[in-house]
Amino acid sequence: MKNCHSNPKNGYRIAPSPTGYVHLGTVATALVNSYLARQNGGRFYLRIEDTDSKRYVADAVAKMKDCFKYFGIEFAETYVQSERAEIYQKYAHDLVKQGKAYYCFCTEDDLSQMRATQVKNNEPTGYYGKYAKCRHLSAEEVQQRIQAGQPYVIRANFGYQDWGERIVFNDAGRGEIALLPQVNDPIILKANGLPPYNFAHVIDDTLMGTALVIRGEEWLISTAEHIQLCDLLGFPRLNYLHMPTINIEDNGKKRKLSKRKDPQALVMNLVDAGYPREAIFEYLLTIYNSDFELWRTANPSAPLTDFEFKISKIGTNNPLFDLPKFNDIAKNVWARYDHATVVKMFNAWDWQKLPNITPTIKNRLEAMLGVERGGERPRKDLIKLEDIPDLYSYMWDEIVVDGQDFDRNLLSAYAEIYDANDDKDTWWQKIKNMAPDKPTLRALTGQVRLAVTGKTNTPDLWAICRILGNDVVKARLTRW
RNA sequence: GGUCCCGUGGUCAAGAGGUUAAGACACCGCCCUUUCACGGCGGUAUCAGGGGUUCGAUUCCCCUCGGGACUACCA
Repeated sequence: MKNCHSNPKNGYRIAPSPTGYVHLGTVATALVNSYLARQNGGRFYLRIEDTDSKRYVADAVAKMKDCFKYFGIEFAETYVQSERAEIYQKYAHDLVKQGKAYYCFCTEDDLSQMRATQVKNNEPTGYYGKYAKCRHLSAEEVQQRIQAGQPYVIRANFGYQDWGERIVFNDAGRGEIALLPQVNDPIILKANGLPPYNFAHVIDDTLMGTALVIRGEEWLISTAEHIQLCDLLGFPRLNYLHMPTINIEDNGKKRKLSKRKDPQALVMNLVDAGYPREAIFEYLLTIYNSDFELWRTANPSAPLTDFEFKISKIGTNNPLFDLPKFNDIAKNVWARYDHATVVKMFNAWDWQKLPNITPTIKNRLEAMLGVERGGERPRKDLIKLEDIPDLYSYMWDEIVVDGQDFDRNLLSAYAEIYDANDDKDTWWQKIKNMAPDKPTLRALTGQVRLAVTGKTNTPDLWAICRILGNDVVKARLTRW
């Protein structure tokens, strides 16, 4: 375990809980943090929040780390909360000694009964006032119960009287926020000896020297409690930035991206589909920094790290995940890569899952990925690698062309003169010789395109035919 | 129910007390083009509603409405 007492307050961090794969929002937070750490000369670290034993998912930490690694997200330090139990326990017991916290022996049944009473009486639910039964237990009784082996938790003793008092703080993104204080006595150490989020967050971010706690908007309200805990511990207050959460429209309603319902919520699904990771970064950046698109337009090929991230441009609305927009960004990202890069990415991707893929087909596809690539105005038809069977279906041997009337004579005449070794000029010259004016030329190229590819819309025909080779092209031209 | 956040085109949004209210995606049209694209140009469409303050409000204030979040021994 690292000695974190000496950490300067220049840390930026992400603090995911290991419940499976990495959420898009986590990558977004990582992105923002890494920009700020880089720009401010701070440390960027990872903290695994695994204090919930019920939520334990095998391998989750390893999977998460793989995912971060895949995205090129690197951490200066890694902390695991379950390994820091003693630290939290020490602080919790210190608070007890000072009378700022107390042992609570209430069972789950006690608590749900309490809640039921409160609901019935139309009172706020929670552990406060007369309902805070364990707040005034005598030292002897506490001793007895502990010795009798009764399970217990430790609760902070807030004991608020004035419910109207406000906790005011300055959110880096939203400005001054005035919240009602937490009047419940929150649990700071669970029966399993680990702290819940609230306590762990305050201890860790203080000890680890977090310059700015960047987290989702869903934490905004509970910041009051976190500040109260800070005060109780005698720590200086932390700085906060609450980010908008990415939503999705479902039946006309907005809701958070859901791991189960929305594949795009899990970043690895996007990667598996064959989106470039840079596209994911760029999309996140357009969502979380309104400057980004203008910057990208002005600097079409600059590396992402050149972009200056501004907190003031984060925005306060919860954006909707917009697939067409994301796809457009992906197209532009692909269009920036050269052939070698795309082939490399294709090979790094799980291309084996493409249907009926043979070495020949794979070679053709790799060649295809270079067509109309590079130059001033590259083609922009590739969104994600998963689309390849659809996009380049004609690279496979079985192609479907339905219900078309072909001019067989024309096609076989063309088959006679076609030669895959022709350079592009010769190729065009031959076509123009057969079809001297525009309408006939359109008819010819249209027929050839359709006969060879089964599509009316493809990249450069000459290049496609060359990849396919004489035999395949001629067979397709004359099979009608 | 309570508390908090948010509300500019279909989506992401810039903006600011006086603007022809940027830009991107999507959609439509035109142009370019030796095929298909890329690209270029243009178009449709927005300040939630009601009160204030002000010479003037989309911008500031209040209310309403709408959306979202939180209200666990989950994070």
